[in-house]
Amino acid sequence: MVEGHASLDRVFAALADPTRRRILEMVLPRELRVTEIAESFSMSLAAISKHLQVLERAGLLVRRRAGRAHHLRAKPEAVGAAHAWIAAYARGWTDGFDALQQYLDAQHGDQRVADARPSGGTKKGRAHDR
Amino acid sequence: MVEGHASLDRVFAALADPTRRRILEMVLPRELRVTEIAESFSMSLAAISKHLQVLERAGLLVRRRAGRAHHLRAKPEAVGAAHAWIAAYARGWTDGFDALQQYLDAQHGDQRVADARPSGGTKKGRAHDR
DNA sequence: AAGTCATTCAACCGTGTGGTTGACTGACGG
DNA sequence: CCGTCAGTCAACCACACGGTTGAATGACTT
Repeated sequence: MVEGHASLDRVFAALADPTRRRILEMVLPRELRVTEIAESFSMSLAAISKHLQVLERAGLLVRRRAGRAHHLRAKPEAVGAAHAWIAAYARGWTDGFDALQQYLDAQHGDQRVADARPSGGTKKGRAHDR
Repeated sequence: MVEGHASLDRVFAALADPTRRRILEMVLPRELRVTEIAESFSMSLAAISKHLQVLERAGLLVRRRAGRAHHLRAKPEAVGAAHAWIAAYARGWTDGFDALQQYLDAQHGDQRVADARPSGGTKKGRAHDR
């Protein structure tokens, strides 16, 4: 564990695509299969499949294979770190940027995100570079 | 006006790079010049310049030209939309995903993002796809 | 066993990204 | 004016991304 900000990178990158955000929104309330998801978009199944892989690698989705069907479920706790970063950053502006500093210090020393990510999940730590 | 979630795309994409996040963190407390920023990194000035452009296009930074020096200032309000999206998403999970739906409805009908971008710039609204 | 449904894989294409170097522009300092 | 300092621009490179199509895999149906 303590995986570094690579996870943060992957989550933000995953979130940077509107198709993927829509997928997440769809999948949040209830598990869906790949084709069910794909029906809402005007692109090939393969393209959706790739998006799902990106989301999965970012930890935002989990896949449950049931026979030939793949059921995708959101793992919203995975946004924890990203949410924490943004919150700390925004707070840094509201509160006079001490909050950010604290967040960063916490990140640096060991990890103790000032946010919520109840059910286990991606923690942080310190690696370097990309 | 009413430009769509492209801004959200750009903010998330900008945030997906550790170098850029570090730049934001540096620039939040106080205005810095390009070379001052670049000193903290082991890459060329030109590379930093590009990162700054990305951040600027995302609305996360503003540039104040003072003679030959460019002073960069953070515009943390620009994370508003991104923060709102994540918060709504996370709440959708905590609260039973009604919050997300409401957020999405609000976005859809017209726009009333809990964002702020006073000094004219990238607006929002509705376009489609990427 | 044959067929078909669900999904991924592989190859390919065009475009964007993150980085480099070297040339350019513009403002200061003599 | 001349040099130099601050920063961008342009060309280039390698690689990742978002999409396509067509073939491959695997699990149900008959």
